[in-house]
Amino acid sequence: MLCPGPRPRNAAATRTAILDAARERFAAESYDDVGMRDIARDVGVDAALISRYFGSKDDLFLAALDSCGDGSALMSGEKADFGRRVAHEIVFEPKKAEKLKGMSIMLRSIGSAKASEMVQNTCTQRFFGPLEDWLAGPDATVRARVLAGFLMGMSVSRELGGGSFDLEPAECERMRDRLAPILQDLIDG
Amino acid sequence: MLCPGPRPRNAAATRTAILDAARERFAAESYDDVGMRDIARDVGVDAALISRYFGSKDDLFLAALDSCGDGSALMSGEKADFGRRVAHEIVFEPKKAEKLKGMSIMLRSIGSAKASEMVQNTCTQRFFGPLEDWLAGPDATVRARVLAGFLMGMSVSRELGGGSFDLEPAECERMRDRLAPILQDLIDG
DNA sequence: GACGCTTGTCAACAGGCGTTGACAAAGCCA
DNA sequence: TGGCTTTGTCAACGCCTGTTGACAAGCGTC
Repeated sequence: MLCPGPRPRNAAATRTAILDAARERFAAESYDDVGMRDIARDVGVDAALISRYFGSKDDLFLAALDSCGDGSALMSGEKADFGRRVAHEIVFEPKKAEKLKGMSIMLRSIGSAKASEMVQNTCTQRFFGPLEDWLAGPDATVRARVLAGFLMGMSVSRELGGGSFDLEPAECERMRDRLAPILQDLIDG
Repeated sequence: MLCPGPRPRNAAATRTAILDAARERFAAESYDDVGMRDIARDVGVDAALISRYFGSKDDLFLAALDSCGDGSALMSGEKADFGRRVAHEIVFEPKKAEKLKGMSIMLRSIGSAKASEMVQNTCTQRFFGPLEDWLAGPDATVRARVLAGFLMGMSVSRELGGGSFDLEPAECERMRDRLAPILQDLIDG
């Protein structure tokens, strides 16, 4: 919603507006495909202002990634219920993935040479690490990796298939019931 | 291995050399990060020649993707053995993934706006489709998607973790034995 | 040898990128 | 009112990209 006329002078509001726009953009397109001018247009501001507020594009990308929090939303709730919950919410209702926006950003840009290092570091610190701690037990590291890989793989698979699985409800339930114990087994160790 | 002096005049050899170099590059870097001049330097040729032989960068990318064949290498061998074989080879010995170079190329560039459509089409036709036919049985479509997603997710997870799982042999075996029946269950329907 | 086709090189173009520094306008304070 | 800082805009820079057309050299054929 761009309003005509000059933008009101409010540095704090403008800064967070830029950050919000960047988060949305980077979750939808790769680091390389997102231009400073694109984000600026979303906010209704000149691209030069972004450089002034955030420094470089890298800094803005990191700030956007940071603003998504860690993966703790994924690990909230009952551990015993995890398999079923994740199988349902993440795999078959990706629209609820708002809480996983950070994962979307990482997945979008993991292929980009300019962003991959930032993505790797962030992923290790805020996703793999907490997940590993949460899982605990034997082989926690590799179980965390496999679990995270599964979630990301479903996301990629959905993307490659054209945006959704297009499942009928009955099919969805069958698949959920099949996947839930698999995931739960990885949780329980 | 670049030799000094002018390149011998051999159109066919030069063409396949370009195609080979492109395949390697696109398997290691994203569409956006691979430049025509990079590939040209690998071959020891001028970038303009690539345009002449293959048309546009898109055409070269598609040719590289095409030259990888379909996923039939993945689906060769005994079906009853699939779970254990894949769990071992793909998940824990990624160096053997030569036969899955096409998958690497797709994964690298799925995030790029310029390449995503080409990747999606190729993936559906040469990976999801054959896999679905091979699996057959009830819910074949979604089983194929989940299975493919799992394989890709392991690849992404390895990438994000810094290139390898760094597992000890014993750990590797435990994980293989745990994953094999999961994969096999998706195969058998 | 001279022609003509093929194979490869070179320089340049147009377009896009992130970033910078100069400038304008708004608001605050004396 | 006159200055000063903050907030935002604008034009431009240097760099890199894919692609093009002109040019050079190799090679077979007459």
